[in-house]
Amino acid sequence: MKNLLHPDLNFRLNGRLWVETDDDRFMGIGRLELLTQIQEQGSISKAAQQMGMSYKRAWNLVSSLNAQAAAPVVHTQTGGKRGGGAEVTPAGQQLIQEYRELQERFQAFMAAEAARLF
Amino acid sequence: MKNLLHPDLNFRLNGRLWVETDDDRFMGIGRLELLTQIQEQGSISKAAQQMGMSYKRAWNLVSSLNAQAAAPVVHTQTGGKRGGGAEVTPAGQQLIQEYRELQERFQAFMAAEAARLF
DNA sequence: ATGCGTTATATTTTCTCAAACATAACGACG
DNA sequence: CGTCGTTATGTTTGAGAAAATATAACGCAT
Repeated sequence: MKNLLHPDLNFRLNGRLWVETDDDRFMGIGRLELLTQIQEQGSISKAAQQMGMSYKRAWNLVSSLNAQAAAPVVHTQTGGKRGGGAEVTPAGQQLIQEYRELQERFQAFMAAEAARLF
Repeated sequence: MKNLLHPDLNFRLNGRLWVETDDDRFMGIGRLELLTQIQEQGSISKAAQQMGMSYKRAWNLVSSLNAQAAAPVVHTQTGGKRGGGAEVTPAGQQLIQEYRELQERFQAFMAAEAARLF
């Protein structure tokens, strides 16, 4: 491929990987980041803010995740101490770990292919 | 991952892979399909029509490809027999082949990961 | 009780990207 | 020389997604 590419430009291989159902996305790199932020912040709104995303969008993602999981991956509470909050359930933590590992293998795949291509 | 997923839904692994520069995409599955169609049809407009995409969009993609390649991957001619046309150059054919092979390895990767996940 | 920060949710606005539309130029061919 | 199908390119429209805005409810804490 190297000989086909314009010599002045800097080429790289990139990609996305996700788990989907017939009519919705389930897990992807963005949702992984969101779950991680929720874990760290203990709150959907803080996680959204941290990621520069609207609260509504973050909430929708959490809702989609929970709706498609066997058991909720994020547990939320309205009102109470600190106004409420959100925490990643054990199932959610397992999801984070498994997807993170998948993502790492994907990165390795891309790195290997990039080495072959360029 | 299997135990985390809602049993009523059908999950699958999907993804995209592409070659990019700092400020544009160079090659991806859509462009591969377009190049293939141009090869078959001998015309950008027919290829676009075949893919249900506007001619302008197809032309823009071809323009982007040619601008980033070391040598044009599609050669076009305005006017003349059949009103003009487009053909994939040898460089373009090599690009098609190499990206197709990459895409196949990517599919294999995803299949292997899916087998592990579900 | 009142305030506070959060979840939950609907509605409106804005943004972005592709489609649609509109022309012009080109060159063979009848 | 006019027609035809194509490339080439600018402008406008439209659709869908994301953001912004707006409320309400919740429950601890003061």
